[in-house]
Amino acid sequence: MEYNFKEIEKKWQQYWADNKIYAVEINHQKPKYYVLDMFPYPSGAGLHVGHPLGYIASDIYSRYKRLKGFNVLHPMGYDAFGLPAEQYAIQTGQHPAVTTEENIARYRQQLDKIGFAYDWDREVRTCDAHYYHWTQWAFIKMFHSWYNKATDKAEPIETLIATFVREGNANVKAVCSQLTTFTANHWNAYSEKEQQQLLLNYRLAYLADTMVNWCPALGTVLANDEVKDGLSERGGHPVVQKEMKQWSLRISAYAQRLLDGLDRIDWSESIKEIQKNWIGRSEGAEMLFPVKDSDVVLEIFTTRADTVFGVTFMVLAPESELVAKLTKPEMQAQVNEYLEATKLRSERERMADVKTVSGVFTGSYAINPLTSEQIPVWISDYVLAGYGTGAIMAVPAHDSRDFKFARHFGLPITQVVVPEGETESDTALWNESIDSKTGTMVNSGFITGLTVIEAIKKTKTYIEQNKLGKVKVNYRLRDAIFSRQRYWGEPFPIFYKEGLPYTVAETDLPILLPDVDKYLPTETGEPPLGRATNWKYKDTYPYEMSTMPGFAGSSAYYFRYMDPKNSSELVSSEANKYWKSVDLYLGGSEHATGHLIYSRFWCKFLFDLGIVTEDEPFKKLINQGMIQGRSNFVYRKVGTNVFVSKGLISQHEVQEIHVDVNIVKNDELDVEAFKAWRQEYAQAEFILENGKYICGWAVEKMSKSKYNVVNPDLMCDQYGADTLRLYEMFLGPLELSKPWDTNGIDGVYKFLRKLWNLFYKDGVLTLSPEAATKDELKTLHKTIKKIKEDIENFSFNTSVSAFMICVNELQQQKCNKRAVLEQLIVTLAPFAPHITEELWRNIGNTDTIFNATFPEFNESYLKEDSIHYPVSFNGKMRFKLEIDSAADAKTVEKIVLENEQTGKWTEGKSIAKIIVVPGKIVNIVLK
RNA sequence: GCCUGGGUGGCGGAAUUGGUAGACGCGCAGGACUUAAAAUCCUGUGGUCAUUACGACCGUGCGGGUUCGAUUCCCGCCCUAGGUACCA
Repeated sequence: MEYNFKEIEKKWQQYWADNKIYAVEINHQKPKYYVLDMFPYPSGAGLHVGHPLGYIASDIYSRYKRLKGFNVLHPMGYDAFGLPAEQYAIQTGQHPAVTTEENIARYRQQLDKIGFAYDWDREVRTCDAHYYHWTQWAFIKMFHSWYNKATDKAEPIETLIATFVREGNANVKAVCSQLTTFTANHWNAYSEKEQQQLLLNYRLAYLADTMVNWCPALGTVLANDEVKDGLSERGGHPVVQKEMKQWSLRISAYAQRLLDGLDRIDWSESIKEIQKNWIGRSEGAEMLFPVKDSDVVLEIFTTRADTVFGVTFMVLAPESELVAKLTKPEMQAQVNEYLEATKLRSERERMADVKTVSGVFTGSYAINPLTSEQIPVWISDYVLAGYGTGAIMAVPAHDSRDFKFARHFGLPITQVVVPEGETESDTALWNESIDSKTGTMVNSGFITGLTVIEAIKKTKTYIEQNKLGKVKVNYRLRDAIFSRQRYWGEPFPIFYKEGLPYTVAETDLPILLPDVDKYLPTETGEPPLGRATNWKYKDTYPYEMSTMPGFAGSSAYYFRYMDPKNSSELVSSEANKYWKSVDLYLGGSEHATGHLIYSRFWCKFLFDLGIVTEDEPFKKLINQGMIQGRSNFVYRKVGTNVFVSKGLISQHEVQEIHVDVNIVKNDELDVEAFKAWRQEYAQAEFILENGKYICGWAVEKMSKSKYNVVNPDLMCDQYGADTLRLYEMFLGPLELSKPWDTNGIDGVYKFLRKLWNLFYKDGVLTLSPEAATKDELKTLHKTIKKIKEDIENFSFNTSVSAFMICVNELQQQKCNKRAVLEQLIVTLAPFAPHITEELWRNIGNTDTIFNATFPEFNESYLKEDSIHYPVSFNGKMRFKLEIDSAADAKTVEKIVLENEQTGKWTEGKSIAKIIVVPGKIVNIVLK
């Protein structure tokens, strides 16, 4: 029998599916293990060879855990709501549900070919009403919750209302939008409408006028993580700031817990670092600067309270509401002009154009609370409305932005910090500010002479004692904008009564996505759902017309897999208590500031409500690297249809053109295939070298336009899924990005055939029942040991090497012992499930190999009788000496010194020292 | 600018606590089998010099340092990928 992967793979994939080998149920007899892949968005392009990388790794790990006796949950589903399907719907009129369904079918077909151990009975799709029922449900829960800072968790809004009724809000410690205090009497006297309006300031899901990222091209608002460099992440369209009434999630309430939780999870440092920066905690002081001849008090946030004696002006963000109050009549015209000019500049321009200094004086003066000095209040767009209080105290001597501003407008600069080893100097001569975080204070009243650190501490204390402000921690993390003016997403379980939002009854869920005639905004500018007929709750109250964003459906899907068919709960407490949380999560690092933060927030919220048992969703996270494309080029003589082989291009003026990598082998172009590839090349002529056309190559992103996309189906057809799986792992370390080069795949294919041939001689299964030799056992057990360690370290590339070494050695030993080969295939089964299942059955086993047990290695087989000691002189290895492994350092030293080769190297020199590391090395130091 | 990875043959990469640098695979060269090809197997393959055998020297981005010994540890740079940025 030959290794016929096509037949074998088809047969076992069918068997595994028919017999539900990968279906999993709660089993208290076994420890559980939950392995999760980031579920894909099913795009129209299908999978390329880069996509399954993480899936293969997680598949190996979950199969390994299963062989180790764990009850493994390893599900898969689809993040199926999203913009591309909707954009396609706008162009073609095709319902996004239809294209999504088609794309899912194609994904499934491609995934099935690779032979994954998914429990498909647990599949979820975010666009399925049975699924988004629970997305809507969670939103309702957030709407009816507030964040109590006193208990540091989310609580039902009823507890807050009860407090209002009893004593107003003076003593309530909540994360909320800024508002004034009221008493119980006030509250009780408010109308229903007023009360609801007020509660929105506390709800974790709230509707408010906020500055949002509006993307006109997509016709929707976007969350901060969906905007990159002022452009939308999907499509790269410009994004502008706009004030709109939108739903938001009060994720900022969880900023500190999101930060603290990072210490308790096993994620890569880089992802933790990205999240830390995104949360952006800074400790500082909020200080009050009264304004002269006005009742306005400027509130500013600073991390450098020590520099308050160096403040020479104040700056407001152009969007600040204080601008209107502080602009003096004589400055009004200029201020208006400035505000207009700023508005016209897009966010992107503002960011790109950091160097240009602009601003305008308000005419008002603030009073420094520590020095009582009068300082001018300016307006400039280098101060952001969205961070801190939208106003700053400017310390031009020690902040580069303030310095530039001061120089541009001729404002005074006062030095207050002298870096260590330097002396105070004339700021008029400075070319730049001294942004020093260490040094000694000067010109600073009661903190003069202190170090920066001491000064910050003392100033903070002084401010608090004299009620000039308070110590405060600020976070960069903003609340997540949760509305999208799009069609293909979850409808909100919200209706409006007298203009105020209410949630539908939980028993009315799910609110189904209605049909519309077009997937475009209405003529009056309402979102697409405005086109739905009778889009009203109980035929009376209009529903919310926005839909939820992409991250809504992906924030709790890992819970749903635990209990996917439950129609009365997100997840039963029985299932949640058993599966708890994800033990191993695999996916791309590009989700660091989006999905991976939202999921943690969502999980913590459900935890606060007592719905789930863990407050972190993903214990261990591995980010697989990108698989890059390896592009090939041909070189066309400019203005001709003549193509020059790569080695000869220096003799011609040529143009580099991408060529389809599928018609190039080992960088040699298939000339006939090239002519057939495109009409324009049918008459192409070639200048060859050694009868071959050699192509150039480069590593680039894998993309259609570069003709370097390699399809996993094709690989499965040509080499088989087992070869593809092994080769993807063999390419290099899982977490690094590396180029795909189909050329190397032959190596692993040969390996599988060699393995097969250990079992089959001339097509006949010939296994020996004899006991294994010492060498054979050593080969086997060192492989088992290595594979176990490698899998546990996610070092799958070295596992594949180890298997190759093992098979090479067994081939040398002409080993066909059942005792050896049977254990070897169990060890290999997680990597190459089809061939190992086939061999396992062919040697007489009746149950699937995945109910076998991963072999234990036996240390005693690994012991060497003798060691080949490398003997080095001054650190350079010169020769090796075989010495009994039991020999101690002294004996080794004696043997080495007596050896004639040693004499050759020591001749004419004296031995200064001899180092013997038993079992490792001998080093002789010569003088 | 800041943060986090990475830099080793023609290529992908290995060397797990400092101990034989280049495992394994691709590619390349030569050979066996074959009418021939494919497949398979065997041998060689970091560089330079020397080839009469033995070899010698250099070599893990660059420059220093610690050490008997450094791809590995320390200091200072360079390049590169990703993240992030008027965040006060």
